[in-house]
Amino acid sequence: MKSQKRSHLRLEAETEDMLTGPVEDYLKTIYEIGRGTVSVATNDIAQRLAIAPASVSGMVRRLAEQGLLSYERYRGVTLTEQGRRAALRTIRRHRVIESYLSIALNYPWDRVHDEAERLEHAASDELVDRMAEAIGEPVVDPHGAPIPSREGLMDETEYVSLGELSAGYGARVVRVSDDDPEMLRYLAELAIVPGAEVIVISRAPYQGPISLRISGHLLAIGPQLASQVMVEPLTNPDAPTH
Amino acid sequence: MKSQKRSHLRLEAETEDMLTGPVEDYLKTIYEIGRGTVSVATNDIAQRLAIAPASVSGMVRRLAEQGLLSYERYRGVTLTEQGRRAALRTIRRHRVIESYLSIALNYPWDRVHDEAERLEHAASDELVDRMAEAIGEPVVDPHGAPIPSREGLMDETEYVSLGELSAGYGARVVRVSDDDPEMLRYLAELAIVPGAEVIVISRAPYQGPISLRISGHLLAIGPQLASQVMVEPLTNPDAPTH
DNA sequence: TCCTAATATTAGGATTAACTAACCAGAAAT
DNA sequence: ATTTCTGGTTAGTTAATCCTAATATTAGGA
Repeated sequence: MKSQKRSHLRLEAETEDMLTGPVEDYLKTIYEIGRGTVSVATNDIAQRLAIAPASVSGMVRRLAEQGLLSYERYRGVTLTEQGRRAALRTIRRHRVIESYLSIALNYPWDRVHDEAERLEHAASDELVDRMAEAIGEPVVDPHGAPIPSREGLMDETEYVSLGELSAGYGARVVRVSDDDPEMLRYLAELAIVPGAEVIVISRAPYQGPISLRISGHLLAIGPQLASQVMVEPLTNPDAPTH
Repeated sequence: MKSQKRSHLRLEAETEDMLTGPVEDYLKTIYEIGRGTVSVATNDIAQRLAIAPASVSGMVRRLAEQGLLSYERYRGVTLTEQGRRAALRTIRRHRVIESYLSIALNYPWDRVHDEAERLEHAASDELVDRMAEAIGEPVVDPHGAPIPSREGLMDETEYVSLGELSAGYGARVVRVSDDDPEMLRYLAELAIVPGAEVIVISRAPYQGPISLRISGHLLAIGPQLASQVMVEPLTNPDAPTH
């Protein structure tokens, strides 16, 4: 009598509070740019999502109508509490999935981001919670980004980048930018991964290289790369600089 | 210089042979109805996908243009070799994901179908292959459906349903219909799961109940339910019927 | 204050994938 | 052979999400 009549439901909004993939991407991006509170420029959203600015204008108008964000033309957007919650749910999914792929399936760390980017819109909360449980409820993803709790709370601690650290100071890498596979492979090669301890030996002026000591080795990286590496300065500058 | 410019790629067709979620659903459904070879009626597709027949006409015309199936108006559709391959890829994803959820994450068997239905369009082949490897390359999913190989080959053995089995015969359950959670919970309660051995004690006429012995217990099910249970008759009818 | 550059928006269009309503084809039954 | 019924199709919309091109707004500098 029923056999085949169910469940070929599309991935799109069915019930009131079900969001489409694109909508989740907008909210997530807005949260990540504005840390959930600051007003965000539509052009910045467009750049991050790699779409035309005009497309963003149209979308944010609709999202404002749905109460997910507040929007005044030419003035940028701010997430509402509802939008914030939706954004954090998506961010949690993304980061739990990244962690799970990396830990449980040994997925290469430079590719977990792209895979999670697609799965985050398809995985149910239940699945994500099971994944988190299976790998011991991690609090950060493989790139060091904090994972929001089931209740939607996330550690918002801000860190300085390796590019801002003065010569002579030591620091622990807490987080690296996660979306460029090539860069991630390079960083892994250099052992610049969350948890690693580095000491800044010297900083050449005029965008010059930054020399580091990391686990005994000496190496130099450009300021552009250094700016992608967030660190926690060590209180004790055990700096045997030279 | 790059930081945020990548990877917010939409889930839709980017490269030539990348298929959208709906397209994958059509191909999968057409394969499942026609076993990959038989011509399939558009209305049957519509019913399985729970969409209007008119929608199917439009879609199959486009799929025919893309070379995924051949279509003559009023004559039904048949998958091309290309369409067949795409369908089997999707079916493999679905069934590997179901198996993985069930085995690795202890996901309840009545809910793996719905979860896989969404994930199958988002998971990469690489992820699916890793999942399959992680759980020991299963050849059937939790409901007993055969899993196509990486190369796109699937066991097409046909079985009879429990409803077709004569009184006195024993059989091994090989497969149950997978998409009705409530029915699956009921079947699990009755221990009618792939691998179980049943003996048909009697069959009442006029759509009457079918009495079974299964692992010592006696029970009766309706013919509608029995038709959803595929079995492999045991060569030795060890039927101590009475 | 006024102009210009940077930023943001509207206008108009495409695409995908669904819908309803109305019309057509072919097989079975008179 | 004509009617009828089922199944299948076209026609015309709608909604979401993107686009390009043209226009508007704001803010900073002369």
